[in-house]
Amino acid sequence: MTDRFETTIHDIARKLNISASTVSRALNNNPIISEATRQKIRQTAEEMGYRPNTLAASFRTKRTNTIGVIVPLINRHFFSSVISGIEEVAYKSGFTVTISQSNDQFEKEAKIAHTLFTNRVDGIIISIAMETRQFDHLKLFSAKNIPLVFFDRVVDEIDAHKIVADDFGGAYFVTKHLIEQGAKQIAHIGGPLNLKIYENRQAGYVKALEDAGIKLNHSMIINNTLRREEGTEAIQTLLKDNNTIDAVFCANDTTALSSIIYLKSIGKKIPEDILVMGFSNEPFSEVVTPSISTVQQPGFLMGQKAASLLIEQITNKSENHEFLTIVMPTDLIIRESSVRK
Amino acid sequence: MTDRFETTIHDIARKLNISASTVSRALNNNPIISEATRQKIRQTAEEMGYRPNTLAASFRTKRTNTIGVIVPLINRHFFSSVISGIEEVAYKSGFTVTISQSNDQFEKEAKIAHTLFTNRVDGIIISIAMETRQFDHLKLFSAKNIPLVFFDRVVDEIDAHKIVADDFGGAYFVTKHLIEQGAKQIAHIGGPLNLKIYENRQAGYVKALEDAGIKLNHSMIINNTLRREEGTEAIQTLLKDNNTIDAVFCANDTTALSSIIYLKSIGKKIPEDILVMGFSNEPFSEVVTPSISTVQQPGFLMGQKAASLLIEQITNKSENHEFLTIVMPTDLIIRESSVRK
DNA sequence: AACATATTCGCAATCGATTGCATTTATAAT
DNA sequence: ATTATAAATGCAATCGATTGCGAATATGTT
Repeated sequence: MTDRFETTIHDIARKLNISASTVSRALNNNPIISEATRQKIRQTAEEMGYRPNTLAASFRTKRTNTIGVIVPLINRHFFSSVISGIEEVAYKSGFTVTISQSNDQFEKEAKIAHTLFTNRVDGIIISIAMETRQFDHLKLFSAKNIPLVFFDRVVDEIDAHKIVADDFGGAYFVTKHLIEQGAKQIAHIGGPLNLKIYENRQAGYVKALEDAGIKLNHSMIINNTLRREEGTEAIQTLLKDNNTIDAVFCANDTTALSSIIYLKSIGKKIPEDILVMGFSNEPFSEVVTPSISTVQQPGFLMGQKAASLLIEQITNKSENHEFLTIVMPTDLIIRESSVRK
Repeated sequence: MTDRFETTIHDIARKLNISASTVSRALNNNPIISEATRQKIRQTAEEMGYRPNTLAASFRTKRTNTIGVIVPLINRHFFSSVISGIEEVAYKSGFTVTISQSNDQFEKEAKIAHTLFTNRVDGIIISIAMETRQFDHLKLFSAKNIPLVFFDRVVDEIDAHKIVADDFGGAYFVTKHLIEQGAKQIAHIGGPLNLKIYENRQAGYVKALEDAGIKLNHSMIINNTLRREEGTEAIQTLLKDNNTIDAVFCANDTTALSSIIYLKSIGKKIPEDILVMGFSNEPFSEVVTPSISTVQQPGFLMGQKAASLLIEQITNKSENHEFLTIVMPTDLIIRESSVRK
């Protein structure tokens, strides 16, 4: 038994002997409607089980009250924190959030972007895929004046608000910490340099070495896509090329983990023989043995900030063309893997 | 410079001196339109940069081609696997997926459900929140004949397709394995019993004990919401009440982890002194020390199955009222924490 | 009481695509 | 050539809410 019948504002209007316009305005809390009629309308709407037809409204107003979020993987702690931050702010402002993951693939990202676009989201928040090096699918939005906010993995050549963590600073302090622990030969397993975040982490590493008067050795830097297996390969290569390494700074925790596992497997002790640090503070980092020192990014805050900037743009479609790049502070989390005993 | 102008099917029609109906049909590959005109229309649509107005179409057809997914937390490995499975199937069939998380809160879940409902999703896939004990927000969908598929945490009193993992079997084999390892006093840290999955896991545990002729000791079962801190409390209580425990089966990996951490902290050795097993195979379980034996659920497959059942219902809005409950097999993953040395 | 002003409310067009039915055009059969 | 049939296209209503503008009503002022 299904009642397929949907009551519309016209039904309410008819019942109350008023016009649909008034019903519409009352339901939208338009102050032009008197309190008395508003009450009456609200009540009978309730009684009649009225549910606004969002589609009709969106169609008419060209606003969907929806914001699209594209992340590489919802499964990463950092990204899901950001998403929670976004949701919090968005829901509070009456926006619906639709989340999609690119799986770090360009194709998928482009397809999602097109879908969101034709579905007329009011704005999007995105952290681009590792593979993405070309941005026509995002320029779509700028072209149609649809607000877009980048976070974490941002794109230089597109003008938009950008929320990033202080990757440079985080990496700088990681490296500085390792140096303070007595490390002299610090290797770096970095990410793909087309992504600014990895470029910055690497730059922070380089700068810290420089400030400490340690000469940079390019054979101690390996860049890959920071997956588990690649971390294992990287640490092997590093050791082969340079077996005096006494510390490794990995651009993410996954790589730090696989390095640790490999190092343990060949009999090296962490942190006694080699110090290891990661980046991003994945949940496992706290609980593995040894626990992994890392850098905490304020994901939730970044998400909140991204959402509020986006919503600000959506609501005041003002001419305010000053795009901000907000750098959020990171925290060094010192655990067992980096403290010399 | 933004071009706010959107070309519609009417623009195309005018340019080609045909009717909008024909354009609409051609663009939808309606076979009633001749190949020649279809080609012509497609081409000028392309040239004019036509983008269909999904909102208008959805409004008219009352189909949004969107399916809503509600999970407790996108951050859990199991759930994100399911989501990936859903996405795969959905995208292939031209559906958009919108994901939301309830954070295991009833309020949030209800709010999301209402939002999805008024946004006229074509169907929803849900695993309910721990807190959820009342289902009016879901009955909404049945009432309006909107297909709904449950997975993992299903609801008995609502008729719908249900995809679950073999929790009973998984738990049974966990317990059997522990018994085979020589355990005699096997404790259980279970989840809230309003959720069928935890009831089933507990039932599997009980049955395995029974089959092995081991008498059930109710003081060796503790139910909570399986969070980290609660695991710690639970294992403390268990030990206090019964310090001859030689194995613990935890209904999730988080609790298994915190048990292990606590046990290690008081000088117990895992697995030598106490065997520990979890459930769900979180990523950390493989990498902690000792690595945690657990049960692997086929998340991706469950997601695929859920999505295809849902889409089937959406497209053939047939009368096929036989609702399936599909039980997917689980795999025992034996690691260090449960193998007596 | 008459007029000015402010409050409320209704009319009717509109958004863009879809679709049942009618109409025109092409093809086949006699 | 004529009629019957099939194929291709057009007409026009429709979905439900929004909103600019004008009309009606209420309130205030002298």
